[in-house]
Amino acid sequence: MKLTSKGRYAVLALADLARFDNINPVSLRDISLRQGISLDYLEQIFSKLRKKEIVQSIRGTQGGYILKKRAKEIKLTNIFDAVDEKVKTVQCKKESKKGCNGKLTKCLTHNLWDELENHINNFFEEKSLEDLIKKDTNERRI
Amino acid sequence: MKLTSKGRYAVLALADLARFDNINPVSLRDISLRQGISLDYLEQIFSKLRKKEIVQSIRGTQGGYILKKRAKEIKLTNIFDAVDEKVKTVQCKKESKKGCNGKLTKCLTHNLWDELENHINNFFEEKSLEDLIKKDTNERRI
DNA sequence: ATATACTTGACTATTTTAGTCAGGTTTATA
DNA sequence: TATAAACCTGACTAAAATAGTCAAGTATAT
Repeated sequence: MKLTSKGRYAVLALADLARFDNINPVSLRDISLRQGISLDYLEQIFSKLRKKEIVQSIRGTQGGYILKKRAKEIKLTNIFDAVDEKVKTVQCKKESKKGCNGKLTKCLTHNLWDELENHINNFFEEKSLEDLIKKDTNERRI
Repeated sequence: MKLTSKGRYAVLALADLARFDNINPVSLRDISLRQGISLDYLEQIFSKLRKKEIVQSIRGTQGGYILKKRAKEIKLTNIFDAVDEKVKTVQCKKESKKGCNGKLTKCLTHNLWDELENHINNFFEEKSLEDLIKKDTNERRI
């Protein structure tokens, strides 16, 4: 069970973006340099974030990206959703025949996976981008 | 972010095992048939479970497996640990150079992933095999 | 004009997953 | 003691997912 780096990068890049957001648009080039993420990969990720209206692009020289909503309103769940990072524990939903239909034991673990999925999703729904930045500020080193 | 089927199968198979455990050893063949998991794959999984002393094998005709501890004492975390299903969110721990060392923004998400990891692990540490079976009994259909 | 920066889609090497396969060993029971 | 049921182990592999790269643009501030 692991997070893919696409999801991790998305959160990381947005956190970076959120810190500079008030001043100017942030270029992907800068994020790429600061966070060590390939520019091409960032473009893929931001394309998705833009489609889901999490960020807004500003073209041309001195262009870049800004947040489209306030950091407080961007939950981690929105970010993961945008880049197709899904929390997926059960498989039996799609396979209708081999699934847990009628089988007691399978249904029993099915409940467990659902519960786990909710548990994780709750975590993501509670946390906003702002929470991340706040936390960081508290811990900032000089 | 997803669970691998090795982890899912391990839990499923143990739940199956736990229900028949009091009477006789349960053969992998039976579990394989009941749960639709390949026998060869089950053997791989049970080999690991045995090494971690979660189950005990009984050889020979009419042999099979029994739980080595009480269902109450087997937590999901033990099971996942046995089959190498790890909850892994952060990557920066092993890469010492590209990691979050000195970088504020990385450290900030690092905290997040740690928090998430704990959140999930807590869930696994709370649930025991017994919880699963109990739940099932409550929902048993006639 | 032109450099900077976004935009898109196709492509690919690597890794992980989810098993299979082959060839054992052990032991209850007839 | 023969034998079949059941465990045991390690090597192998096809398929899928991941983590990007590459190429060829378009838009716009200066």
